[in-house]
Amino acid sequence: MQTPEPLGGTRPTSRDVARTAGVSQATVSLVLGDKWRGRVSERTAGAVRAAARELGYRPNLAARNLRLGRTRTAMLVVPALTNEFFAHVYTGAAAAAARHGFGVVLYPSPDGLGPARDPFASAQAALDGVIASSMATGALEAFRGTDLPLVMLDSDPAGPGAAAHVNLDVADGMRRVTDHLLGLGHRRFLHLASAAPSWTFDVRAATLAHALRGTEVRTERSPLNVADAWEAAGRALDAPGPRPTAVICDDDILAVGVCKAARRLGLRVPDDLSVTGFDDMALATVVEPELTTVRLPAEEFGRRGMEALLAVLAGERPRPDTLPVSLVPRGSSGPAPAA
Amino acid sequence: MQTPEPLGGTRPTSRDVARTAGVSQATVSLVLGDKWRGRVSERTAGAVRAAARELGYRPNLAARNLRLGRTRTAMLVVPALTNEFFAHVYTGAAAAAARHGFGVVLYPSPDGLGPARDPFASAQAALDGVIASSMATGALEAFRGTDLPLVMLDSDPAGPGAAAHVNLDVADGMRRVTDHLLGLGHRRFLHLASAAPSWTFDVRAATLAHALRGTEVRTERSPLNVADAWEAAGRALDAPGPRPTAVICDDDILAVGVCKAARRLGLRVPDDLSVTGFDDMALATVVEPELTTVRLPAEEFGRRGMEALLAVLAGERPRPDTLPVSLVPRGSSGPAPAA
DNA sequence: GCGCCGAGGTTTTACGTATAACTTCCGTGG
DNA sequence: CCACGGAAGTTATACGTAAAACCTCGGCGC
Repeated sequence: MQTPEPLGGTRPTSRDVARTAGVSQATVSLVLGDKWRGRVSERTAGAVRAAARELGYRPNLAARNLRLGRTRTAMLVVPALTNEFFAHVYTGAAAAAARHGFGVVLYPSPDGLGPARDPFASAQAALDGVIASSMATGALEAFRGTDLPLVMLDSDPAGPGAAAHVNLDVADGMRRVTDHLLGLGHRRFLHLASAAPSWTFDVRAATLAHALRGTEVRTERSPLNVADAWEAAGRALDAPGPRPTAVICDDDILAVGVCKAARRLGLRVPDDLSVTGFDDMALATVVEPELTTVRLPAEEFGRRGMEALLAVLAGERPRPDTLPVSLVPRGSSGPAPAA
Repeated sequence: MQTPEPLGGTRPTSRDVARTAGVSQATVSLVLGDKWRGRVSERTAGAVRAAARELGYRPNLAARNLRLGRTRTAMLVVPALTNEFFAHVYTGAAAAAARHGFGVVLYPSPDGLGPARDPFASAQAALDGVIASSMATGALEAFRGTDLPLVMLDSDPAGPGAAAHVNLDVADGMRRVTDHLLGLGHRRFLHLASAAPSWTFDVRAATLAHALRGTEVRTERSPLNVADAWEAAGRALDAPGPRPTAVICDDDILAVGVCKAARRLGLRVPDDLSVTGFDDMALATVVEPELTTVRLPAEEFGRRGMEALLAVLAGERPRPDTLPVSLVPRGSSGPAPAA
């Protein structure tokens, strides 16, 4: 009643462990840090471990981080949490990190694909490095004035400021999509692009434009969610003039919106309209017919990103790397309807 | 070449700022900590701030946390990142935290809905508290031996170990679903439940059993992903005996799987089969027809969880709270087919 | 018999910050 | 003219850990 002692009192420190084990604090640190090969006797080490267990000792991470000058923690910055893709990137990064005793903190950039404001004010954890995935052009700004090593995923390898780059071969992915559709006889296209400015989407657009030169291509932009994509696609498909026979989307989410719009307009997929996605998330197999899409190795992507960061922290300078992607043909794409 | 000075040299400390500003380190701390009301002159404060800006000074969080004994960081433990629901919970929690100068770290429990192994080994950030959302029964174990305040979301309010509870009124949600379907004349049900053991799902099952007593109810279990749900639903709907006319699902994801299975079996939704979901995520409006489902106030949920944690940290003992939910009737439920 | 070495510790220090306790200086009321 | 108090700082200390530097003692080669 007098001193409430909030929740179980105060935590035991290494000094407490030392006292109950009858040794000095330094010995505790050596034993618990596994650096006692020939410095501490077997029985003393046992006594220390027993005391630690008895007291329920847990090292104070803040103190350790302060002493060591590193935290063994990385931050993964992602533009959105509602996009399943980033969940897989995180999984891969976290797995790779764990193998090296690292933890990964997830920081969803609050502005969607916009610049990350002040990631360090929000994610208060001290960090060894940052992995930024598919951030918007200019999101880098938030990291200026910082000496934290930065690994960029899916961003311009020629861009400044990053210690390492890992990319997906989205250009190849887009080429596979256009080859596929051209082979099916399509000549009038709608490109439903992401409204967020980002290098990865710029590459897709440029590749598409080059691969489809000589055909008819319209472009519409939409934020990465079903409702907006639905509306944007409805607008574009209902426009005057000859209707596109194929819609190429920058993301599965957009493609799902297109499928909804097509249904609303009475267009059958793929008989009247072919639709392709990008990412090959679970969402791609939810719609009927299932989406033809580009499979991205998301977990591998996260893993490589983390490995690149670890390499940077080890003083290396990893080469920019590009991961292969593949086309997954499914029911949403078919021969162009007879003119 | 001699000393590579890895990345821009070493970070400036408050002592460096003090030196360039011509004051003591204590003054820097006072000024930058905004505790200089009548202790430091206006000009000195200005000089300190200028020096800090010039050097690009950022306080060392590890040192601050060590000194203050708190981190202003909370960890949100979630069972899965691929479930959009938790993205919204995070958003709400992070927003509430930010208003109090707190950061939120996201920790996806690696075992799906299973127990979180050692969250502190993985999420290396020092923490003030933990919010665990919809964790499996027994996941609490990982937090024993710890004095960290724990707020449980969607878990047994009578269970031990938590400093506070915030729940969703899932029982009411399930009752609204059963009322809705009974009113439409349904008498043969399939309950597609989550395979993960969790209080929230137990409540749904118990409520359903009570509300549907006297009718025919079969139960099937599936992990929370479309592919498994598809298979489980296919199995159950293809079983011998009279087919259920309505499938009640514990989650929108499961319901989407059911819709796929129904299509595969040639059953039309809702004419031959009514399907209901739970959560009202974006996914619910992706399928055709859109899902009748229960809307959960996910962001509010996260917000309240964070506020409860902040209250606990302030020494209060917040009352367990339960948030209302609502039924969203859409196209996937209709009158029971004529016997 | 002496020096040396290694095993098994201990003492000490540093990490960067926040703040309690102390100092100095000046203006002022009695 | 002196004590006093407030303004504007400074000095000193503590947070808990890791590790460098130091100590002690017994055994052993020469």
